[in-house]
Amino acid sequence: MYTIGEISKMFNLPISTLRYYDKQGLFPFIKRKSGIREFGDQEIETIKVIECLKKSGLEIKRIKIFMKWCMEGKSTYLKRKELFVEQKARVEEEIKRMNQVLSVLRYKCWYYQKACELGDEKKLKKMDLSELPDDIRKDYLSSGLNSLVKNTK
Amino acid sequence: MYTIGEISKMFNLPISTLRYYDKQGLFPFIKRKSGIREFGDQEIETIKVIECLKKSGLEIKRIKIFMKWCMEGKSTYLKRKELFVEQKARVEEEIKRMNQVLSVLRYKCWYYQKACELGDEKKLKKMDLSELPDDIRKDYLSSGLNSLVKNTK
DNA sequence: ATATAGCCTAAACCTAACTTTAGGTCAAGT
DNA sequence: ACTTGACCTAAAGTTAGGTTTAGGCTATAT
Repeated sequence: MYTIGEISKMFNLPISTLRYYDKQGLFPFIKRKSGIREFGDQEIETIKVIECLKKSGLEIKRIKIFMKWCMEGKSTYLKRKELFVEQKARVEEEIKRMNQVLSVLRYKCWYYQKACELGDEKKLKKMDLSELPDDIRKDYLSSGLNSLVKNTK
Repeated sequence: MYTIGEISKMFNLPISTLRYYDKQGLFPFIKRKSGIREFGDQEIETIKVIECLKKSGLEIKRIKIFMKWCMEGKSTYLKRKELFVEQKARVEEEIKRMNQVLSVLRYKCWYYQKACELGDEKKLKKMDLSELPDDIRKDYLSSGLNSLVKNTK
């Protein structure tokens, strides 16, 4: 059993955050000894799940719902699975998006690197696609920077 | 030249958001005709950069600083490059983190899938690492779920 | 002529996820 | 005896990034 201060150090989360989570109902099983919270394996496991779901973009409110399902036992396995499947899809999408952003950033890094070297971006601005280095052209093309964002056909 | 309404549709951004960006100083070059904003190629390019920097996790305040640099001309090429390099590193980190989260989620999907099949998670809970399918074991091991999060050695 | 649509502003409002503040309990060390 | 440190609560405050509201102007279609 751990105190809130120990858990705070263990997970590098402020004490106030842990209390906030508790207040939001994220530790439905937590015990207290004369008012003081006792974090056990259960709660440590819960914090790991919270961290994961938070990073996957789930709001506290919905994490609370998940915790409620955990309290309801076997009957909610399917719901819980579906939540994880949903979040998995979400994170996969997010990673795709991030890779696109990365293409833009790589292109921009190259662009300003060149601008520094040349001392002027004028030549750079009127550069044709075919003049770009192969990898940078690839980034540029997959970045969406060339096309109009919404192809309002 | 485009009106704010046209740009809103083009980028699928609320008009209020575009006005908010303008108010924050994100369109330093924008012209007006009898009070009405005229978005040109300059601004379209700017919106693409804003979107990219926002998705990379940069705050509006710092995007504004970047726009100021753009107005200052050649002397700020290096600063601008450094910003993009920094954001690139940030996004690369974020993608790593997301892949870890994905490992946890894949493990959890498998776990609850099994729980659904077995109707009970008790056997699942006391399962040894060696009993997991190879890919799931890999996810489990790279998820950090097994170790204490802060190895406070 | 009048209604509708699209533009404008300033200022108030909103939401999530915390954090801070103010005030209080309790056990251990000096 | 008293100070320190770790715990507690309720409630107010904070921040970013918008959104909504209220009121007003102007051009075109009916």
